[in-house]
Amino acid sequence: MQNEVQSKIKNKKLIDTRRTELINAAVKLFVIKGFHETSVREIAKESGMSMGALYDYIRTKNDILFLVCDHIHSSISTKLKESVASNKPPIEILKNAIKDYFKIIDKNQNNMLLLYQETKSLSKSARKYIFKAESDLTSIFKDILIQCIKDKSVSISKKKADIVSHNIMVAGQMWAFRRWALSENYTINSYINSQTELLLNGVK
Amino acid sequence: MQNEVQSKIKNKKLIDTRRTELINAAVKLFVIKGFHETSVREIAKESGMSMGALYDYIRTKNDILFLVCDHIHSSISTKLKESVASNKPPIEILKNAIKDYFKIIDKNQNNMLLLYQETKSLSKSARKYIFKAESDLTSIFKDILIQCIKDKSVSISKKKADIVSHNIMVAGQMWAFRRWALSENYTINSYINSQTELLLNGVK
DNA sequence: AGTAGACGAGCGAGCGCTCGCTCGCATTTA
DNA sequence: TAAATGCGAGCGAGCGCTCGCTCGTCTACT
Repeated sequence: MQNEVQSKIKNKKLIDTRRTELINAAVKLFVIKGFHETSVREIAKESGMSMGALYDYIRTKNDILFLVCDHIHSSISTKLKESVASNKPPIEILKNAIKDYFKIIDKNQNNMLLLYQETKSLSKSARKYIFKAESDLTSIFKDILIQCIKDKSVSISKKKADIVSHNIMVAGQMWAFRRWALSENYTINSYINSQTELLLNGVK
Repeated sequence: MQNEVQSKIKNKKLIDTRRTELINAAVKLFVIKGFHETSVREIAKESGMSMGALYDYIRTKNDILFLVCDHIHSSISTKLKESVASNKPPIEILKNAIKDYFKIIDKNQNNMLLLYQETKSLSKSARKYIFKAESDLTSIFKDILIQCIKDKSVSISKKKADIVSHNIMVAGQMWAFRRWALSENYTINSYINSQTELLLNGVK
């Protein structure tokens, strides 16, 4: 929640709109230059705000990073949650969720890179907050997996559902992080097919 | 190779020893504070060198980061290569290589985090160099997999050997990156067992 | 309706400070 | 004694952040 970051401004609506401008400007610059190499002056300029005004809406430069990370995470999260709802058999829901998640990552790869590369620069509490959000995302897959276990379309222990859900998350993120190697041999579609196959059947 | 970084000093042995001191000091500080939050003065102090002397052995602060990343990567690489040599059946070599790789990561998790979180701050050419090293590591697993395909202990296409080798690398790195979630339910040994199982047989 | 006062948002020059890096001299080595 | 190495004070650029101020708008009182 943006509300975790304090502001001198009283008008809540105004906070929302100004911060959105701020986030958009910051995302744009962070994607190109990274957090540390971007100065607050640049963010102010890009967002069309003055230095003073900018600092009326946040307290520190790190607040901007938090807003950015939170924004990216929640937009991914929203998109995935939308796509999961369905009343097909759980194994189909699983396959679909994987496909949709991977496609979301493919479309937002710059933001994904930004999110996972800069999280470490957040304060301890902010990092914890993002980890919590990441956990929530992961358990979307875990919940579907547990449905699959119940109707016996997958045969693993419940404990393994946990690790498998992480594997799915990471396989998706891998498409962003190891693109320098993967894009030689794979398109996003062939990647999705291969990874789904491997996840279900393994290599044996 | 360290030789990619220029130095004013002529005596090559001296370069080696001084840079080793430098790398050790830098790793220690980077692990604690990260690259950007560590100043060159701190590195000089920790390594027992003066600012001037330090800058006789490197040209820029980023050179230090490159030396550090290269050092970490090649030490991991050396350890893995040592452990792979064996004349067991390839499927056993594969399982063993996974186990050893994961254990190496477990023992060096701080360095792993450092490596993968700061690579993005390297110059383009330095990053390319590290990616090449990462490729070489990955193809250790790929080569073993191809042996397994040949003797039919695994049944996937050669193309998939590529993606599977990346999956193994990433599953290992995951143990460092997602420890905040995984360590609740897993020890390194149970993690290795579960991941090996999943890799071979999938979830179905 | 007209004036006065309060308020909150916007502003940007500039503060204090740290940073990466240099350079000229001192010391050691061969 | 000449070359190689060690040194650290100092430089200037650039950083995050502040603070005293302006200005338009809303409210209250006459």
